Amino acid sequence: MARKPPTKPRKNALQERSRVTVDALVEATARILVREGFEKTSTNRIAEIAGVSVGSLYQYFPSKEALVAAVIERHNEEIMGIVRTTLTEVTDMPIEKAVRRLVTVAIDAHRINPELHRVLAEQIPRAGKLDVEAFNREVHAHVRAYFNSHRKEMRKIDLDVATLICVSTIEAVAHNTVLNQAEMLSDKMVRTLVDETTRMVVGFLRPPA
Amino acid sequence: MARKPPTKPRKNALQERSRVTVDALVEATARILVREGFEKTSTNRIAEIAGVSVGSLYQYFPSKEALVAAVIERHNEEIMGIVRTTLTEVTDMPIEKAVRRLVTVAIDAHRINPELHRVLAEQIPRAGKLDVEAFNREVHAHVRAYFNSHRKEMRKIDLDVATLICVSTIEAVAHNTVLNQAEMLSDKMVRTLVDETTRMVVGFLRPPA
DNA sequence: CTATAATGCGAGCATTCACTCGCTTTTCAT
DNA sequence: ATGAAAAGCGAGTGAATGCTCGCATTATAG
Repeated sequence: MARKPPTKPRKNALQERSRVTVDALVEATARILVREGFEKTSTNRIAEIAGVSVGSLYQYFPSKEALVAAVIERHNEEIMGIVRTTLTEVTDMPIEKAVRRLVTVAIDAHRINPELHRVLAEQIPRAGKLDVEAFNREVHAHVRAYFNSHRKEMRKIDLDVATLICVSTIEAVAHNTVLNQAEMLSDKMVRTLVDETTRMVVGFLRPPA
Repeated sequence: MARKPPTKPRKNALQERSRVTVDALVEATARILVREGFEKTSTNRIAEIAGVSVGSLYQYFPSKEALVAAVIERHNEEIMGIVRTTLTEVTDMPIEKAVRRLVTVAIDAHRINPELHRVLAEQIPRAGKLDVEAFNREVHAHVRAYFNSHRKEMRKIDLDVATLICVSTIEAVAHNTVLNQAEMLSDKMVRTLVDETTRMVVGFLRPPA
């Protein structure tokens, strides 16, 4: 049953209860990151909260960073799932509807777990940099493709510049709305923000009247 | 000569060479943050690079955070200086010119010390949070005031929403341009970005043609 | 039932790091 | 010149933390 030397199972080998252990560890890491901050997130504490020993932790994760990376990946997948779905739904919609939908989704995505998102946003530059860059590239590629296939509705403009500006804008508005304005977010306020952001982006892309 | 009990001079008392020491410490902190990252920034290392002993460090800075905060403050002051000046210059300009100027300045400000800016952007949420919030509030207040006094050039729109969206947008474009697109920044590219961003923001604020 | 592998354990090691304390050197008013 | 205060020094301390290693427990196969 062992196709490898007995020592060094380290990190793979998920058959049954180990799955549970791994999940508990990732979940515990996320919880501690949110509730106690990055500084307090020690491997011993993670193991404690996960109800697992440090030794077991190190059987599946070669380092503390690996754990944080796993949390990042999980969170990113969650968001990317939504974004991907939306971008597909939107393919055949006219610009106005598509942009409105994307702005809404961006805000929703940021609202999934704002605290975790904030902590990760702080820590990502250190760990998981690659994941996030891949994430960004995927979003840019999708949006660029959408713009390309809807060129006729748009004025003449460099697609890369348009993509950079639009993605930056939507991301920033969502980010600032959810993270800075805390919960001063009445539904009405959110609707206004969506309306206005959509108006700005669409007005930017459309040919001048 | 001592207006305080002999012990606990800690942090004030700058008469002559101590100024040099303090400056050297702040400068060293900034350099290490940029060149070796936050993790490697230990008080011992800071003292070493500053050419000063750890003991002296703790005479002027009660903690490591105090040093990082000093760096943040210095950097923020540098940027706020530029932004404040620009916002005054711009007071009587029409929207189009004012926005173009602000976009340009935002990018310039991000280019002052991009590496330091990046590291601080990562670490700021932990330390110096207050400084940065004050910074943001000041910018928002200035922009809002400008919008208010130029209402006639604008369509009817909630000033707070307009301010949030515009500031977020300009900041994000500047940030992504300088930090993500690295030095793929030809002057021409920058000019295009400034043009297009200006166009978007102005189109957003102006009454529909 | 027994042997073997997979999983789990947690005390402890090694290291790093913020910070202290007792002392020396420099400055300067008198 | 002198003495006291200001400035500077840096080995040392104590706590935190990432990670290892030898052993214990559980699951599975024959």
